[in-house]
Amino acid sequence: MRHDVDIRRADPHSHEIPALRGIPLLDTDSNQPVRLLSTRQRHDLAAIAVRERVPRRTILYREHAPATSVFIVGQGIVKVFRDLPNGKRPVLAFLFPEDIFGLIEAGHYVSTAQTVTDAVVFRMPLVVLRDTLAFDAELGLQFLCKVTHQLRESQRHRIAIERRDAVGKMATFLRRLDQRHTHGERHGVIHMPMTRSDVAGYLGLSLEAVSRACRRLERSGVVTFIDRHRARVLDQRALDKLASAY
Amino acid sequence: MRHDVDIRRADPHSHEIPALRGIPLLDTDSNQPVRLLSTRQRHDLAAIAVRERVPRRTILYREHAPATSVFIVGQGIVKVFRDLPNGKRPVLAFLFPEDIFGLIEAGHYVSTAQTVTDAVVFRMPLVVLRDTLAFDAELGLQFLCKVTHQLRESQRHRIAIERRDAVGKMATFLRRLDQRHTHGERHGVIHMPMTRSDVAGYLGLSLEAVSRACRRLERSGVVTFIDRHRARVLDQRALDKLASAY
DNA sequence: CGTAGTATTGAAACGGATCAATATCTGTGG
DNA sequence: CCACAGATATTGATCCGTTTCAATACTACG
Repeated sequence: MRHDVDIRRADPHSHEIPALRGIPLLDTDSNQPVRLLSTRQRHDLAAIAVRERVPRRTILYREHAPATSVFIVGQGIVKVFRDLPNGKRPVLAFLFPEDIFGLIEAGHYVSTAQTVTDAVVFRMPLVVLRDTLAFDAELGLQFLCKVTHQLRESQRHRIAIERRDAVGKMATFLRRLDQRHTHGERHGVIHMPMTRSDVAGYLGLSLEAVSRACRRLERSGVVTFIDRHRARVLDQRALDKLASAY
Repeated sequence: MRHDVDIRRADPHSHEIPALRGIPLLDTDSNQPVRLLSTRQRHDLAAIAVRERVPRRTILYREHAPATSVFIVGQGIVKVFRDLPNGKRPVLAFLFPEDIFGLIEAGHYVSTAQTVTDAVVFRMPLVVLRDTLAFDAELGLQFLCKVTHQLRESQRHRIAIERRDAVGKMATFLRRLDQRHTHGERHGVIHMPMTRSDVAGYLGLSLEAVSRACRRLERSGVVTFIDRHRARVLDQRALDKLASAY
């Protein structure tokens, strides 16, 4: 389109250039994720990153395939999962805009990445990225913060998995989605773009258990499901309580 | 002791200087962790790291305390855990020599770190480390590799947690301990310095379940417990099979 | 050598997994 | 635009293994 370049110039915070969100190494106060990259760094990254629009349900890379690229999510949601011999498909993470993925492997990818929704991703060839990071210490530090942040996330996730009660897990998940999407303020409707199966894989439950948990959340008047992908929060306090009961 | 300094000079690979082990970003072949730091880098780190001997069961930092230092394990084993309102105490990770910890938080620590055995740790003030990394891109890259590696570990752990069968979990854990300790070759005896409670916290099981799992492993002739902290492997194949059955 | 924390063992109950049958949705082609 | 097929989700009944509670044994440390 003829306006593309202008738009890109006009809005440096657009999703046209890669960005990272995370918690700085030394930020003393807030635990709120902030923009990690300077405008300059974002443009440097843009120089080595290829922007790709990807339809939903697209596999970006497969477990065991030789690792060639690292990705940053621009828009949409990506899931990372593994295929286990027993047929289970644990979801290791859902990735949201400004998250990195593919970095977490070496030589070969150790998991499969697939878009959950239509998405925009930035693809950075591993070799180029390595050279860039070996040269730009500031940038490397930001990547370190980001991966560190994602390690924290992974550990929080691990704790959620350990819970035995399905409703509690579900409540936690809904809350996290809410936070992630609205970046702060609530509008009472939580978007859940992934399938029940995906959620089950993420929470370490069976599909049926997820279904029942949703049902029970409805029956107890905590939320209503507008459709399978949107929940309206009726009793925020109850939701919070369920989520942190553990 | 009067020979201390000489010893340090004589053996650059001793545990007197910090080291990191992990999988390089670009190493194509082996998935075996290798030494990440050059001798020069190890000495640079030594300049900013304080070496501390720590008796077993010592708390290194507490959840919610202001974060001041990042640590590298020199010798021994450290565990990182959280205290949950319901009284549970999930163990997020056991850390072995050349692992980093404390890096995974910002502003305040989000978990508690405690030595499992007598240990040697290298303490690096966060501010100093930040400045060093902002300046030395190569070193920063190694840290990135290491944290990335630990993220992989965390995700592998998450998958282990999801398993429902206690014996399988226990088998996985024993194998991992074996690999971690012997760095390759087996001598048939697995050291398990941590308590049953620690193991339970790590595997997301009750103490009783761990106890029973060990019992069943014995009864089925897979291992024998010499004492509570040492297991002799009787049937390696069976152990492997149990571990990867999932 | 005793005491407190740690571990084993048993019995009962809870909760999710699994199997099975049905319902709903999505996207495709007529 | 509708109908159909395959995937996705709901709901019910049963089973199984872990949790929990409780009582006892062990072990490490002062």
